[in-house]
Amino acid sequence: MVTRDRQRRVTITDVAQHAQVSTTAVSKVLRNAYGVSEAMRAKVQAAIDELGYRPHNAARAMRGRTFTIGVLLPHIRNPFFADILDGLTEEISASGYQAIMVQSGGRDPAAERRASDALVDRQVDGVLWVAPACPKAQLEKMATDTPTVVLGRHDRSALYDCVLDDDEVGAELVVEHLIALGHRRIAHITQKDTIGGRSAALLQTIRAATYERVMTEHGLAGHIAVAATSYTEEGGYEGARELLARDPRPTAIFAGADQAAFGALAAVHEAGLAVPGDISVAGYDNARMTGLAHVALTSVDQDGAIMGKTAGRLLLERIGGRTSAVRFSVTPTLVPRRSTAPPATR
Amino acid sequence: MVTRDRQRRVTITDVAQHAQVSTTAVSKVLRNAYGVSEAMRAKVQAAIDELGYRPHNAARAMRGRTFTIGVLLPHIRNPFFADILDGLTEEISASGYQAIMVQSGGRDPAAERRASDALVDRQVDGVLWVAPACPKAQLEKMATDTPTVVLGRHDRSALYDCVLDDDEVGAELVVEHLIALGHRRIAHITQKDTIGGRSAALLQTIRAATYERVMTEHGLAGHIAVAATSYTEEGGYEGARELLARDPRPTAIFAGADQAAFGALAAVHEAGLAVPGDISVAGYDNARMTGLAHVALTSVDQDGAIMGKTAGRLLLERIGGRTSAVRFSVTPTLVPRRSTAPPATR
DNA sequence: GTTCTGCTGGGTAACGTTACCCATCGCGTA
DNA sequence: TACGCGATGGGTAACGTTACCCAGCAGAAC
Repeated sequence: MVTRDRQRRVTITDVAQHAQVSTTAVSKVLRNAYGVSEAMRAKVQAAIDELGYRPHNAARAMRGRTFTIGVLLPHIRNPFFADILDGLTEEISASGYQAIMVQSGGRDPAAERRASDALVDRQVDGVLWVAPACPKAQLEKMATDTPTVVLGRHDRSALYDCVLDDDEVGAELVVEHLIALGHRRIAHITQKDTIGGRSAALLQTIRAATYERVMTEHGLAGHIAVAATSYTEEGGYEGARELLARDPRPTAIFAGADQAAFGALAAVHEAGLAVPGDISVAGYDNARMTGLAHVALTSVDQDGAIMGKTAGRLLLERIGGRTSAVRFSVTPTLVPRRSTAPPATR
Repeated sequence: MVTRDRQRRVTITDVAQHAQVSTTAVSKVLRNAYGVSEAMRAKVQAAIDELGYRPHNAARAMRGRTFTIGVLLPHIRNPFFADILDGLTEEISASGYQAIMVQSGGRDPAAERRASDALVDRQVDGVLWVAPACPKAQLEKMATDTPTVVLGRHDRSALYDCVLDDDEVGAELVVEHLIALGHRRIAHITQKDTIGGRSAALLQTIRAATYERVMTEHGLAGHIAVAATSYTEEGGYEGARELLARDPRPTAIFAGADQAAFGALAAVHEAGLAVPGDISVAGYDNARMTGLAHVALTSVDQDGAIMGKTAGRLLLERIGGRTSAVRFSVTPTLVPRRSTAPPATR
């Protein structure tokens, strides 16, 4: 360990001496605690500003809260996560909270556990867990220790809050849209589950199941074709290659996420096919700015900023003492763009 | 503040009692400190495993290190940052370190300062600052308190390490490529600086200056056209719209970053122009999987994973005690793809 | 005048860990 | 035999903050 000659930092004691009051008084001002006169508050605040005092987070963590919210993201390659984060940041910043992110490693259970442990060890006041892939028991364990909001899972729990979009509605919108355009051979790219068995709580499971249900309802059960890869560009690419190799090949692909749709577009292009001339492609998420993409991908919009903002609010409420569980669901909408059109041959 | 009935967590004292040794001994084992026999180590390790002990990070922060590395990212919308993060994570995970990310807010100086303060307050052992937009003095202030590696800036400092790619080479590759294809009206999209004046340390400045230099060297000074927006999809879109409105309009656009190139493609498409038929577009960064994108964007590759990995190594070295400053530069390569071609009219 | 009440402010003991120092022990050497 | 020394293990005082409790005081109620 290096002994850095960093000058001793300003502590609450320095502030107290400078303002001629007790450390307790300063602490109370900092925490907006009860029992402080206006005069006291002003005096202490002046000393704080004068000395440039900033609370020492680690010391706070030993006794009180850290004013830190931990965000677990599978990875940072999906701009939809950025929307969520922006919403969260907007909501919590006014309350002096700071968000720190940790990559949970997508679909590797060990990495996910390490990441969630890391946040607990760092004593965050609350956790926003985006698209967890672990068993529900692990979520509940986290929730007993730390106020928790789960984003993008459908299981219900009394221990944490849920923020999600109605994936059944969203998936239905896409499939109905493609059917209305005249497509019959509609394929789907989904994400392989890592939890044993197919968990009905995972959004990818719901999107896939809804796809199958709607196809069946329209008498298209025979045309159901699913590639189970992952919600990444890579996964979309491989999934589409697999689907395009079938005979007859699909006239439309519904990718469970925009990132996968982008990968699928690459595969379609590589196969010498035109979008939407030869094949239609639709995605899910519609992150901000995605509409800008030259492709103009048809997608399902599930306002990530609102979801993030809501998650932030729920988290603050939970930190504030709420113990009842809340479930917040947004209703997604279809955003048809140029990547979908009627099939060439009927 | 809620009093959660979380069961008391396992502390070093519990481990010590269980193993019938002193807390000091346990601490030594945990830190791999000098003066511990093999037998002691085994005994303590057994107790740790048995009780499922995990060090309390905040308590560590009060005395020693936190085994945490803070990563400052402008935002998480650029997959190139994901490459960097993956490289870093790979390098540091074996040493028991954990990376936490904070959004520095791109080009808002106040937000950037808040983010960097947040990491210092949280007592991280080291900081990787990606593409900082603040004055050098602020970087050096950070570096005096905390071991620091700066990625993507060209100023030299004795206080922190630098990881960067040779942006001059990279930009030259693109412009020469476009000229070799026969283009003369080549435009550039850059990012507006937020620091007062044009800082030669910023990569966007170097890319832009190199563009102008190469154009001039080829007698094309009269065709120089720069749109100063930002390295985002939005910025690329607006920049391209601005450039396309000029008369005569450019036959090629060199966007300083892939994200901006994607936005530019949208604008080009919107204007009813074909790529590369009517206009060529090239970017910079070449994040993993970007090659998959249906567009097949010509770009400059600057292996982000290697840069992140190196940054991690340098950080660990600095934490270990190195005080001399290191500068690591990768040489970028051109990856020509389908978005660039000879201009239609000569 | 006495008691009660509500409001302010302060004293102090933790929180879990580590750096520093000291005690002990066994062994080799003068 | 006495001494010195390296190796090992432990005691303890911080680190900066907050929760809990108590003291003092002014004003109201009796």
